[in-house]
Amino acid sequence: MSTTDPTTSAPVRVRMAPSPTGSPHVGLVRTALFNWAFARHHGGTFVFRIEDTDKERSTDESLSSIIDLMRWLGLDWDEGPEVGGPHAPYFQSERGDKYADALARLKDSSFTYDCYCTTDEATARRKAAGSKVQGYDGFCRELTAEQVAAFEADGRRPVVRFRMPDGSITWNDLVRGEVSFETEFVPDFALCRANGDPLYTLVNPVDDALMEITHVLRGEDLLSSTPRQIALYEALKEIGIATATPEFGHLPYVMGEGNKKLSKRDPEAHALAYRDQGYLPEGLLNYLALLGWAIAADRDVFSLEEMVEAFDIKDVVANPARFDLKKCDAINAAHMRLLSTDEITHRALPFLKRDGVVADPVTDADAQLLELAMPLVAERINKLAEASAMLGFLFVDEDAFTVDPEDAAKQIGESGIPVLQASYDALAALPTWSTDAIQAALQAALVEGLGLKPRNAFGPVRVAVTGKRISPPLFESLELLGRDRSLGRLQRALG
RNA sequence: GCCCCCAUCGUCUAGCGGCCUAGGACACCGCCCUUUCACGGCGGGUACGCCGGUUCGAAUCCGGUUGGGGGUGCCA
Repeated sequence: MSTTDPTTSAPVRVRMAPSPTGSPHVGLVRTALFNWAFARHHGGTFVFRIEDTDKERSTDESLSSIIDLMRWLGLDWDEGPEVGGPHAPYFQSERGDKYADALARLKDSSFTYDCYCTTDEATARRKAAGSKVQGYDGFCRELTAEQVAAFEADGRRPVVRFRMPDGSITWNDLVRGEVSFETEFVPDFALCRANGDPLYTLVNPVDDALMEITHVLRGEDLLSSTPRQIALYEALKEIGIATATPEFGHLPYVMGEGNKKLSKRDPEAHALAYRDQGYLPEGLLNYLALLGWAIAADRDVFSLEEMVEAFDIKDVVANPARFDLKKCDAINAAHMRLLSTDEITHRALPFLKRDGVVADPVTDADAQLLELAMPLVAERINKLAEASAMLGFLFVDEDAFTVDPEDAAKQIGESGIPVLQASYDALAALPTWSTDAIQAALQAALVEGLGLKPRNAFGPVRVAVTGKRISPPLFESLELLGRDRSLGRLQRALG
């Protein structure tokens, strides 16, 4: 089976075709990203199609999650939900007529046959025959009219099966090279249910053909369904539905802990959770791109634009990759550091609102304070949502201010009281309330006065005033907090 | 069981027959910077699964083996 060269053939058209079942998985994001990058690199078209043929499992909630996710990530599609396109509709649940037509034409040309067997019957026959091969045995391939009548009289309704050809099916996988299956191991498969509902096996290739998809980049889990799709494609070409067989590329799995596929049970599998925790889309995408692809030998932080520029599906490796949350965090942090303080402020604002740090809409006073405070925290947070914990103490009302009990226990004990008292005295006497003056005063009172090491000196003050052991720089924080509130909190800590 | 895929540091990878006493990143361990945290700097350990073959020469090519993964549905 010859393949075409992606660099010289017709314009690239790729697709991502998720089933809206459950919460979207990071593996889906990786697949979407590679398809998107491939399309953009080649100036092609990225099609977004919803595979909702399984009515039992598809949900609207899942669908809107997937769309939200794609919007958040900035992986824009040229055809699909909300944007339409020349091959609309892009929901398989609305394309029943096309599948019915394809099925009828396939039947007319004898590429299929009606099968009345139950799964149990087929399995029993395989077992009795001592066959090594699993799956359907082709029993109904050559049924006589009498046999059909008997089954029908028995009340049986047939599924439609595709007649797999003899021989072998080989294709040049874009990421794995030549892959070959003997068709004796690829049983005749069902194209639709006995009730007439079309199945993935039919619908997916038919839509790819109708939508003129040129390259199918998908998960490795679909590798073994490729020979039957290629066989179906041959039939679709003969009946005029397909013009060419697409190229296939099977992306490696994204694995979880141990040696299993990252499953929905793993918390790090849920893609939208990254948005909610304040990861940057460019950070998550960058990390996911690293799972199977490298932009250069000595570099792993890059922008989407750079990825588009450099992406080549042939550089994708075939081995499964373990998802490493720590590295994901590190890559995200690297992208955070690439942003200006203003940009981080802008992006963190929804989180500050969500967490009740600032009101929505933001008051002028809060906006001003935020502008002064954000430079202090922008460089020390690795996810946007962390801004809330860092900044909360500045915005909270005095009567709602609380000190973390654990941190208080560690920093403010018997030994902390004199420190706080000395701090209070020094700060209360300060003529000007500025970072420099505060630093000088505390330095003099605690380090020189009490003979403390800096880390022991400022710890209790930090906890008393910010409520936590971890905070923005102390002296700046005190300045922003203001004299009254700072002294008030010190007093409170003193009991 | 059968079919298919995969195989370099703990993890993600670079490597496409000599530039490899195997490079980068994350993680880890020291040290430095330091008011916490984060950042930054310096240094360190750790990998070509195994056995054959091809070759003057193999992490790179071939075969086998072992190990891992996936598939084997009227799911996708």
